[in-house]
Amino acid sequence: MPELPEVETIRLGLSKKIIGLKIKGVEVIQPKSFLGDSKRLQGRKVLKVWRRAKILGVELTPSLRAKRSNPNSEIASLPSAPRNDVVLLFHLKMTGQLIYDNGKRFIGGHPTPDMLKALPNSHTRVIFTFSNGSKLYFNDQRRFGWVKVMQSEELRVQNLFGRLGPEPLEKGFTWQILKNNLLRHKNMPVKVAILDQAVVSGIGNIYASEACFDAGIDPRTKVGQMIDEQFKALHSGIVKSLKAGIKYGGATRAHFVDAEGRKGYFLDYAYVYGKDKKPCKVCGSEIKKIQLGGRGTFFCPACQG
DNA sequence: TGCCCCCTGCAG
DNA sequence: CTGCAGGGGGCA
Repeated sequence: MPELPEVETIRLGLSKKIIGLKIKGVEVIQPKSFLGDSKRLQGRKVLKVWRRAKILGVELTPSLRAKRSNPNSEIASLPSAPRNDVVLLFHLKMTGQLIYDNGKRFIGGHPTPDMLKALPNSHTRVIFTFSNGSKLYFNDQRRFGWVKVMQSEELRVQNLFGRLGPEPLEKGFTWQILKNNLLRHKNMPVKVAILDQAVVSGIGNIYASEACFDAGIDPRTKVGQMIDEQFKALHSGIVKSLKAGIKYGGATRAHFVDAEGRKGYFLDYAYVYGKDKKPCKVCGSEIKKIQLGGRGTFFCPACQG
């Protein structure tokens, strides 16, 4: 599902629900979806839910007892042995879902067909149970996504985030940085280039088309041919589209639901994605769909010249 | 820098 | 049946 706004939508929802809860058990239904040792999560409390690019992190309390597997090791004998901290990571890839269920999912809302779907279902890969009896379901039809248990030290060593470009909604993301990073791909169509997570992190196929539309740039434009005005417009288009995505609760094409199982409505707002053959909301011309870098790309030939 | 692949399921 | 789907790693 999930591009930055969808993952952020889940993060916002999950933060409200699971912070302070203690993990009682983890049921791994699909071992391929789970990396690391699920037993290490037992008894830990949720401290924080964060996001980097399209990765969601759940920070957990350190274990009180130090590792005892090797009591004679140098580390174990140190007075301040590294705390056995653990972080739970999620990547939802194309069809992942993270749905929290405390038995009250439908209260106060209008249940959608998705919400009414019983959990667990045939796409449920992992189930987390908290000590208050509530559950968190990781569903993933295509099984591209993963759940991973890591220590922050492993995280550092593996440099999982080392190749990621700037967070587009944070202060350090300027049009000049966008330009510099994009210029590593002078020959690439700009829409394909902004999908490179090293250029800017969090953009996916929906928001790439939308950002180009907002900037008035033809998605086929080679990065090397762009002028500063266009880099500025694209920067603004990226920020604007992503913020709109969060505002509308994410984009639901087929699978995306938030932490409570609700769809997102960004695609009602969207100008071009999925609007193939429909009139442009701005000028009335017909929206076109083409393939770029192997992926569907939508644009208005009149507005994006 | 462009393919193929990981998978499942739905629309045409 | 074929093609396509919010991602991205690995390979020539």
